[in-house]
Amino acid sequence: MEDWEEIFQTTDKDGQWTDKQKRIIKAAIETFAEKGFSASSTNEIAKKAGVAEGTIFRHYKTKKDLLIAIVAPVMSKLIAPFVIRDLNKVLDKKHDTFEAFLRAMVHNRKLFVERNLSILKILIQEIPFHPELKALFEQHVAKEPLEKVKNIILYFQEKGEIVPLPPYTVLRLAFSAVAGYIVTAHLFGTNTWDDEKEMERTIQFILKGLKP
Amino acid sequence: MEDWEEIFQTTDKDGQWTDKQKRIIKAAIETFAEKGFSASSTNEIAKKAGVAEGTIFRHYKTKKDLLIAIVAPVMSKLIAPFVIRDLNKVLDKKHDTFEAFLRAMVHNRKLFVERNLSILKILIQEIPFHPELKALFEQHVAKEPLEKVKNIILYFQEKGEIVPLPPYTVLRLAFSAVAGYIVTAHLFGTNTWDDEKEMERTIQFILKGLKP
Amino acid sequence: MEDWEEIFQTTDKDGQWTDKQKRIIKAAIETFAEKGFSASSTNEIAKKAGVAEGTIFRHYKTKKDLLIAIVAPVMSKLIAPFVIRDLNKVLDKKHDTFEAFLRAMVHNRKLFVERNLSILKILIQEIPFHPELKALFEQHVAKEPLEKVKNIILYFQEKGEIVPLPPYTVLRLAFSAVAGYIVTAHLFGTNTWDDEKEMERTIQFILKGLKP
Amino acid sequence: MEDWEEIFQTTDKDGQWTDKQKRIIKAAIETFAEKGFSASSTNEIAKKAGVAEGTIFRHYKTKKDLLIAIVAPVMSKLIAPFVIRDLNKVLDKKHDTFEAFLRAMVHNRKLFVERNLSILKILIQEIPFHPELKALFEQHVAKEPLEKVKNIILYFQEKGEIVPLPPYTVLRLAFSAVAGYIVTAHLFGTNTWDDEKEMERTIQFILKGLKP
DNA sequence: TATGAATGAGCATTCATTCAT
DNA sequence: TATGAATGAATGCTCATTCAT
Repeated sequence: MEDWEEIFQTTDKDGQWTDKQKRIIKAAIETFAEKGFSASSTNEIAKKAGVAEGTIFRHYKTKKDLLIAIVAPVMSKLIAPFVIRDLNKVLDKKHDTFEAFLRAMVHNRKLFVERNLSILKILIQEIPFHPELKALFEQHVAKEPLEKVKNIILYFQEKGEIVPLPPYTVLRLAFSAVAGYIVTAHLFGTNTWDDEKEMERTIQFILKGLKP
Repeated sequence: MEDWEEIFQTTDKDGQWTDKQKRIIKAAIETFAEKGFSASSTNEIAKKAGVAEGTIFRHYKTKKDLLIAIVAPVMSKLIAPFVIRDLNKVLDKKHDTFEAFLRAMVHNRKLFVERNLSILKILIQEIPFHPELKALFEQHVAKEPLEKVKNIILYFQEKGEIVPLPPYTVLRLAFSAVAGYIVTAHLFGTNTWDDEKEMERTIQFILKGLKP
Repeated sequence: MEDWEEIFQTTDKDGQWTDKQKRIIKAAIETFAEKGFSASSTNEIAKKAGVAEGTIFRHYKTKKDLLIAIVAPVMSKLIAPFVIRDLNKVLDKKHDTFEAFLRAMVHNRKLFVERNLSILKILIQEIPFHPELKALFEQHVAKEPLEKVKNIILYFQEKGEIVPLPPYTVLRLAFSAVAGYIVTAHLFGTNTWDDEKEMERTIQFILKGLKP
Repeated sequence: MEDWEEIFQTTDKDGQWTDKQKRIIKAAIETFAEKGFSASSTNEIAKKAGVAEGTIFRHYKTKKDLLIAIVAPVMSKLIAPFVIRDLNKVLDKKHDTFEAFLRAMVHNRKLFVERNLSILKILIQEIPFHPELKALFEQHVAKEPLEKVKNIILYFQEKGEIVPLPPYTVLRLAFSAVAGYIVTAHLFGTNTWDDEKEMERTIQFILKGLKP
């Protein structure tokens, strides 16, 4: 089950989500993920949600607003582990190693991907075509968090745990390997895929590759 | 300049491409890349190509046929370096090192990506939504070439040059790093990006990470 | 005035026919009758009906659905006089003669044709090209009613009023004469056509031709 | 085999029909008969005929011209038996009875229908929608021949063989019965239809019905 | 004479959006 | 607030016809 399914199960009487709104969001996520934003019709979404077509436009002025309403919350959560608290946690526990940090990250982000698969699919698909989404992404993901990760990497480089390359290069190399692992897990991860081992191999690869 | 631009510049009198066909393909590539397949209208493509809308449908029975006509040739070339000749070249030159092989690959594939950027964008965007494209991909890319790469990796593992992990795992790790490098180069590669150095760092990262 | 004009004049608030629906049906009947189904454009029908083109497709999923919606009700009424009640009426009144029965039929069916002229034109024109219409016709017209007519003819044959030919042959001969009368009346019935006399002559012709 | 098939088999070198023309006519007849004029595309006809689309328009300026070229010759032959020669033949042989005349007519016209089925289908379908066809029909069929038939009927009425109704009424009654016979033969004439007997019954019905 | 590429108006149908109820 | 009928512009696609070759 994905995050949004859980969120929408909790019927909050006084909350901001009415039952119909939930069903619209649910239907839109499913449809956008399956056919892409452009190829999804509001008519189809309305039918799947069991509401009138007009109801969608009462809550979201345009079809694109609906897309943004779906994608924006995930954007914020994309960088959740890099908010100040977590950063400090890492930096404070001076005994933490880069390996421990990497393991935590991989585990955490993999869980996040699994729990937000549909919306992430939509996000990745639609970002190139909607400047609004790109702006949101840069604002939420690319600014602050990147700076924080840079500091973490610098911290471990000072500790001599990883190779003294430019921090963004280190980030790119590590991120590529992790992303490749997660994507592969989702594309071919049905059979003959030993997830535990593959994750371990990926971590070892990064550690070796970044050893000073 | 991209490959297809070069291809379409050669005005071949008796060739299979008429002038109008070329202009249609060119306009379609540009439009699909810019807005995505679904959001591109045949009307717009026709106008951009300077032909009547009916002319598009004389050459390509449906809009999807046009997409496939654009994407299919790139699919074949995706795996070009893995055809038998190249494979043998590598395996025959027994003195070749894994490093040499890796360098050749990175250079070759980066060139390919640069020279087919628009169509690759379209391909990646549209594959999830068109079973025909997925089928073409599996047929051209996923079957034979994968087997060949596996053999190359086994060859270098036997030579003791790289770590004895499962060949597909090695492939994944190396491919992720290279893909990450190419994507980053294209997303942020305008300023403050020293391409030569970043490529070198990526190769060193893979070599270190895969050292036995 | 034709039946459908009367039907659509009654503005039923809670009925199933909205004002726009009526106007669409009316416009479609006129257009189909005048130019044939294939040569009628939905654009023209929409304009004649004073609605947007999209409105037609809200009520009738396809152009063919519109045709069927027009033609189907007439199909049911085609065989109205042969439903069980009427059949029994004839058979019960043992004193009824074949002549009385024939007169009733001719009068009744001529009225029906006159009151459904446009739609019958459409029906006859389009039946050869639409399997759906043919199926409807066989289902509503060709099955039960034919059997009932057969029984009526058998009844009069047993009474010795008409020649003992196979019932379907008797039906064919009588039907041809009546149909020929009605068609002629409508094709040339403007001037020099004494309808009363021609009907009488047709009836006498059938009676004489079928005398035992 | 139908008349036009025979006509087009004779490859006349110096005749007015080239091979391509024949194939166009053949393809058009088949297509028009199957789908109706409006629903037939010149593209489909060209393909079926194995010629280029342009070739059709070299021979027939418009699609409608092609229709007329097909239908017109049949129109002339529709009234063949009523040309002066035949008329005189009947009137001269004073010993001829109305029955002999009727039999000759039924046989002759049935053969004609059988040998021109496709084109007659097209003619009947399209006459209501093309004033040109209606004009041709009135010119060829409705004028002279009708007058001649009237004279023949008057002749037999004077001989006292048939009832002294208005000649056109007599024609209508006889024609309806014959037409009904021919149509029924073609619609249901596959099984349980004894053609010889039904023809005889029809003739007897007419003779009895028209007896003075 | 025959071709078939090219046309652009026209086609049935779908679309996101509006608005009276 | 929610509806769903209505809209008309836009869609992918087909059409009869033209014309350079």
